[in-house]
Amino acid sequence: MENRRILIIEDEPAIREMVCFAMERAGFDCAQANDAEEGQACIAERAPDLILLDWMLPGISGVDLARRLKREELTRNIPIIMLTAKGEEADRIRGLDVGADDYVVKPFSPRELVARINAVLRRVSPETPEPVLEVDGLVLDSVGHWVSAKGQRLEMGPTEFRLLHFFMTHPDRVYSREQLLDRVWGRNVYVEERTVDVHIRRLRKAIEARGHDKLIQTVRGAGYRFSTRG
Amino acid sequence: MENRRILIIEDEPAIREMVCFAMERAGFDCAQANDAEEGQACIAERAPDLILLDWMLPGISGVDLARRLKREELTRNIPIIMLTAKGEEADRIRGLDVGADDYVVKPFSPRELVARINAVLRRVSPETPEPVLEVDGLVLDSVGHWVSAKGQRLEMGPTEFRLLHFFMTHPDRVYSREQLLDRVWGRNVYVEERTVDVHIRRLRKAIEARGHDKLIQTVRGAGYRFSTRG
DNA sequence: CCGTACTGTCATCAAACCGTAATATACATC
DNA sequence: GATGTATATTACGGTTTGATGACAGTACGG
Repeated sequence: MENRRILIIEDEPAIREMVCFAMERAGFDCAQANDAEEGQACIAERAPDLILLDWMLPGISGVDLARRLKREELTRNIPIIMLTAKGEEADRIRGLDVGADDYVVKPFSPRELVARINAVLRRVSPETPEPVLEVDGLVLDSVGHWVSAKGQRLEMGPTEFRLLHFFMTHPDRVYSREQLLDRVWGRNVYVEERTVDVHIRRLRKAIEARGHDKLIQTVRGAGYRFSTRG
Repeated sequence: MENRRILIIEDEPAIREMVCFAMERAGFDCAQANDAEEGQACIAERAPDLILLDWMLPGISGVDLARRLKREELTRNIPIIMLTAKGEEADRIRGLDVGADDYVVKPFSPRELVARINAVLRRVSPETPEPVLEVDGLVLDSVGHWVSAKGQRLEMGPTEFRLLHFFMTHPDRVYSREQLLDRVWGRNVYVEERTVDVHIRRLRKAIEARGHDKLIQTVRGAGYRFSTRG
């Protein structure tokens, strides 16, 4: 499951960093831009799912950029949340008038921002039907957060759940311990490589009730693989 | 059945009183608010069935408030009738544009207002999908505002009621504390995440008499889930 | 004005979970 | 079969997370 991509266009580095940090912690991928031009470049190449746009920007203002984006066919559907400095009523209305989907008044709390982003995204692409993964009778429901095999509920810890989720979405391919750490634990997290062995063990144990532990194969000298083909 | 609750937001006391009087005589419960802020407070705590909203308000204007309410998930479904001073065509269009369900031009007769209110309520209420929710013998009547399990009435606070209502309308799905705050408490309310735990606890306690507390499941590291599957 | 109901926060406790190291086992090569 | 290496398994201490009870502030009705 890919993370949603957020682009923040804001000339104040402090705010940009703060927001970006909050976004990544909330599970979004965050890109930054200094001004409108840079922002447009980012939009063109990364096609963000949502844009946080500062009201005041040097050069082309946020309002102008918003208006421009909403006029373009390609970018019209990308939701925009304006970051406005003061609670000027007229500004807010104008912001919404140019097509922004919501606005947040500075100073704002990271949580409020995240909440608004989620709300806007929810409005734009409502209730995604649940992606239920199934391999050989092993079922993983990422929305309901549970795993079952032929009707029987399987219990496991959060890490094992993520690990299994990763495997089920990336089958038939060997991943080294390092790669697994990178993709399941997350980038800049430092844990011993051998720890992967332990979690593999825990995962196997959790799914062995119906013989699904066979799906996780050890590839000596290379890593692990998830596959139906023995 | 309880009376419908109407909220009038209007800065002119004379009109407010007049309308209120007419409403009560027509069999509605009527609450009053002076401006947008006061109005929002009323909405949050009394959940009116319909809002009469003055076009011009000091501070946050009626238009802006309407737009805001229509953007919030919690308040989106509350019908709004705008009270406009003059029959400016542009205003009417804009008013409906922001999501208002109808408008009335001042000066208006009480009878006309009541007629329009009834019309709007009639139009809106058939859209109410399920007034009474039922899961595994647990019954929640969102209109009557009560909960019962196998005939036994269950007592709980307003927040627990909303929480349960949300859960019953969104089962089999894990929600993080943040999402719950976002969707049950509403946005721009700043509450500690751990507070969710406490209300979960209160809700469980309220419905445990017939073992329904099992329906609310903790998903470690992820949040909570409401589901019959155990 | 006082009692009641409700809410949000905090402190504390128990359980679940995680990472690491130690030990046992499997594998490959000679 | 012996030896060295890679993996499996187990055990354990520390940390995180959730459950729970207590408490103070607030709103409200009487």
